[in-house]
Amino acid sequence: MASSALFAEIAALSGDPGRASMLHALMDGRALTATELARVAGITPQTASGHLQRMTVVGLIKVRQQGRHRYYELATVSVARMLESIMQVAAELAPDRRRLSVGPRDLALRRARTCYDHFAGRLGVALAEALRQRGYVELTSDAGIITEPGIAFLAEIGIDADVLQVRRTTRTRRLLCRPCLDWSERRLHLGGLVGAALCAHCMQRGWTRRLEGTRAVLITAEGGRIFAEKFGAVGLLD
Amino acid sequence: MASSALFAEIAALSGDPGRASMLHALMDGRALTATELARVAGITPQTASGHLQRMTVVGLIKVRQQGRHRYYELATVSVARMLESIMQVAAELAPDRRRLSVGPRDLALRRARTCYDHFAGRLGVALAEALRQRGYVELTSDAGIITEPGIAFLAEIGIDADVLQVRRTTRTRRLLCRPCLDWSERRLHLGGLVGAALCAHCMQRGWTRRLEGTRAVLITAEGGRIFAEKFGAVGLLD
DNA sequence: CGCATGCTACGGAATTGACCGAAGCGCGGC
DNA sequence: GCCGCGCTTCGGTCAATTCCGTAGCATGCG
Repeated sequence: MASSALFAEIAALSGDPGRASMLHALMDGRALTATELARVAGITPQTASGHLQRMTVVGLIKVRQQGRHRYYELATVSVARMLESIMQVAAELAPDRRRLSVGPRDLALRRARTCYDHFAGRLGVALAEALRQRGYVELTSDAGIITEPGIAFLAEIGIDADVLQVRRTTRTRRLLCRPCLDWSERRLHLGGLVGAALCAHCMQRGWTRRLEGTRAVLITAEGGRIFAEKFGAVGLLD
Repeated sequence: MASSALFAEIAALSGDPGRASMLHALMDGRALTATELARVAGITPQTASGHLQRMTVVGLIKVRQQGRHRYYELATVSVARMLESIMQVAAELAPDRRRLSVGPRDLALRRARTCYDHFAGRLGVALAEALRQRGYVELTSDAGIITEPGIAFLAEIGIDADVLQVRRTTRTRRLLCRPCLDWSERRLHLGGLVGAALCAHCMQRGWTRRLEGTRAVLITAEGGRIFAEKFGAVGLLD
């Protein structure tokens, strides 16, 4: 089968430790420079450059030149989802080794992080759970749906309904969204268009902030208030 | 980050051409013997055995001993989904190379195949499209939903509603299902619980049959009638 | 223009891992 | 019990790939 050759090539590209680290770092959806990526992967810039070129040629990542910097980012959403699904398998297969990897950085990641374009970790799960309890969303491992009151709620906290309308199915006023299994919490959080809109909104309003050089997310004081008040999600700042 | 090591290991395991072929073959959800897998991968049984052992130790696949045969199968659904998502990326990145790979076997795969536990290819897309047109399902790239009439329709063709009820959300009578982007047709087909139930039912009733040693699916004469009559899906037998 | 910076191209060294031949083990059939 | 078959283990060969040191190219600043 010819298609399995390209399959193997892509998987092999993701399978090198250095490249895996870089892809991992790009999972927050931002664009990073070659040197930054080299540092997170623990290799020299020359080596990183070679890796990045290979991944660019195949099309896993794309590059944006800006002055003397070259910013690398994941090429498409489906690449991010692929990486996510590999992480999912990795999380399931590591029931014990888990204990080894609880450094301070890991703790921050477990509390709140971005998953390409939406929230994950305790924050992501807590928000999803809050929305579920109030009947704003329904989630199964197969699919998710936002109800009419849910859409109203999002509008109330300032998320432009128009942004969401575009992808509504034509026949109904429902809004479908993607559930995403959290590798640290092992519970579902909110992805897809809705999750992305929620995350972007929180960043824009300053309720959360990205931590430099990592996928971890900081919840600001104001964010803590909002999440407690609007979502009933307390204890996120611990 | 410790988790990226296991990530890389899993991706690397999937990235070898021989192992990729074997995983590819296991994507139909069945269990195959080591010799069969060696044949499809084009390697000797000794080599295949080593590969299979490594993948078993990590947990990508599992073994079931039966007499002097050892049947290998994918370990979990999430592994199948991971492979699927890699195939998805591969399909997107191969706009041109596609032309090279249209052998007779590929043609059969494009017409109808299984995607772990549900239908894909022209058959899968046609069934999903038929259900969509009649308002039985709604599908977006993020999520899917089966409507009340859709559940009734499934019951009409003989799919036990009880099987489906179990996973209904408690609050509603809706049934969520997973959309799955088809790598050959580039359109959505029906996965998740509903897709699996539909596929299993068709196999059981003899509307479709698996072709030995491949993921391709044969549509029987009776199946062609049923699909045309119940789904309005014609031309599937060409 | 000169220089620092960020990145890339080239070379060889070293490790890794895929592969098969030969041999060993376990199960089932005669 | 003997043989055949499926599968695995072992040992050695060979190709691929990772890696970094050195050098070269572009950009931006003073």
